[in-house]
Amino acid sequence: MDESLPEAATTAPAAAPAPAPQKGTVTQRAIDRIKAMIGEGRLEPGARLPTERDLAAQLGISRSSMREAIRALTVLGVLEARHGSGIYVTQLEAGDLLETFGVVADLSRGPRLVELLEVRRILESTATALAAARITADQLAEVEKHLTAMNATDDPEEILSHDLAFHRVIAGAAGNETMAAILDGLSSRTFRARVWRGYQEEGAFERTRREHAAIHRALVAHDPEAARAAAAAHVGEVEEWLRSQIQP
Amino acid sequence: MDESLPEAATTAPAAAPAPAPQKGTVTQRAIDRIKAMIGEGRLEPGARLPTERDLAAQLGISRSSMREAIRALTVLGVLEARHGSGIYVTQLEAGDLLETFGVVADLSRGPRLVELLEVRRILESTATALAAARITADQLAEVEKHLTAMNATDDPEEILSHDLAFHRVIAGAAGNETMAAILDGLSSRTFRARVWRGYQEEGAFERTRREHAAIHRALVAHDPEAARAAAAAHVGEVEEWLRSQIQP
DNA sequence: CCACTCAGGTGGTCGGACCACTACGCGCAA
DNA sequence: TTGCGCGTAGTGGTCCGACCACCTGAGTGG
Repeated sequence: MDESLPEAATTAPAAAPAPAPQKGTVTQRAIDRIKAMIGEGRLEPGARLPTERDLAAQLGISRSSMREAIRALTVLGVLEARHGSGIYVTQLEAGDLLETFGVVADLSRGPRLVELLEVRRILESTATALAAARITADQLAEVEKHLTAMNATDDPEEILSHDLAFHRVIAGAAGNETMAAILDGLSSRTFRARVWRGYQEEGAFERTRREHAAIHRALVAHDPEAARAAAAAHVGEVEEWLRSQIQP
Repeated sequence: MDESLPEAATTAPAAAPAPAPQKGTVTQRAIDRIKAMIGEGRLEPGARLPTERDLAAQLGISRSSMREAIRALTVLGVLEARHGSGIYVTQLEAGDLLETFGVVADLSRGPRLVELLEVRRILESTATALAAARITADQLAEVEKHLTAMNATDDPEEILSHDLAFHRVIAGAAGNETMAAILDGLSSRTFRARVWRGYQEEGAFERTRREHAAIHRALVAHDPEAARAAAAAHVGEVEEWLRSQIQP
C-alpha cells in the first residue's frame, strides 16, 4: 500500500520465454490456433476435437471465447458441431468451405451483381465446355431429365429448381468439384430468384428454353466449343439485361 | 426456406412430425435475422448497429448468443466490431466478403489444390486478357515496377511479394473488382508459399521470369489473345507441376 | 439375443460481473 | 472566447458459473 511507484520486478510469474505478443483478440487467436492445427495436419478431416471446456483450458481462455472461435469456424464450414456429441472437422471438401460463397451473392448489389455474373459466365462457359468432352451417358440422362421437367411446368419455383439442377449436373460433369461448388454459390437460390424475377417477367422464358436446348445439343455432340459458346451466351443474356437495369 | 440440403426433399421419413417452429439454434436464427436486415436494406453499408446488449434484447436472446452471431458475421466480412465504439456494417465490397476465400486456399490439399489452380488459370487468363485491352499507362507502369523489382532480387519472400502484386495490379486493371478479389484469395500468401516452395526449388525461376515477361509484352501491345495465352501458360505450368507431384 | 432404460458427457443457452478501450463533454487555463 | 486535458459514461472483450437439451453407450431386464 505504501509503495508509491514500485518497480514490481520481483517474482514476475508472467513470463514465458516467448512473451506471446497479444496480437488480436483472444478469440481471434483461438481461431488461428485451431486453423493452424488443421493446416498442419494435426487434425484430420472428420476428426473429433476435444470438448469446448478442454479446448478452452488448453489455450488458457474461457469457454465463452472458445465458443465464439468455434462458431466462427463453423460458419466458415471448417468445423461442425453436433449437439450432445462433439465438435468435428468437416471433410474440408469444396462444398463445405465454399458454402459461404452464397453469402457474397446474397449481399451483393448493383454493379457487384453484374461482376458476379461476369465471373459466372467465365466459369460456367469453361465448365460446360469441359463437360461436353467428359460427360457420361448417365450424367447426360440426368441433364435431359431436368431439361424436360423444366419445360413441362409453368411454376417459376419449379423451373428455377430444375434450372439450378441442370447447371449443377453439368458443372459436376466437368470434373472439377471446386469449380462446381463456386458455381453453386454463385447461383444460390436467393441470388437467382432476385435476378430472375425481373428477367423472366420480360418473357425470357422462351429464350431461356432455346439456350438450354442449345447447351444440351452441344453436350450430346460432345462439342466443347459449341458448348462454351452456348453457355457464355446463356449467362451473357442475363448479364446484359441486368446491366441495362442498373444503368438505364 | 429453412435449410437447403443437397438431398431431395421428396421423402418424409417420419421426421419433423411437429411443425418444428424452432428452426436451428438461437444463434443461427440471430445470424439469419441480421443478414436479412442487411439484405433488405434496413442496414446500409457502414451503418452502426445497436449495442450487443440492445440487439440481444430485441431478439430476445442472451448477450452470449448474440455475441456468437456477431462474431460469425464478423469473420464472414459482413460486420466489423470496433472495441469501445460499436458494431458496424462493412462496405460489403468484394474484398470484404471474399476475404474468407483465403481460408479455402489455405486448408485445401492434394487434388483440391490442383482444382483451385485450374479455377485460377481460367479466371487469371481471362482477367489478363481484359487487362490487355483496358490497362492504363499508370497501371502499366506499376506492373513494370513490380516486374523489375521481382527480377532484381534473390530473396524468395520479396519475389513472392512482388509476384502477388504483379498479378494483383493486372487483375485490378481488368475492371472487375469481384474477380480481382477472388484471384487474391486464390493466391493467398500461405497458399502460394506452400506450392512455390517446391516449385521454385526445381529451378523454375528463369521460366517464371520469361512467362512474366511474356505477359508484360502482351499488356504493352494491348493484345488480349496473347495475354490470355501467356497467363494460361503461366498458371498452367504450376498446375502441371503440382499435378505431377500429387500423382507420381 | 434383443430391446429398453438411464446416467454421464456434450454442446447450447443464459445471466451477471468485470476489464479495456473509445468517445464525448465538462471545466480549467490561456 | 478559445483551446486543451481529464474524467466519465458507454461500448465491445473476457471470464465465470449455472442450467438446459440432446446424444451416446453401458447396463439391465425381458
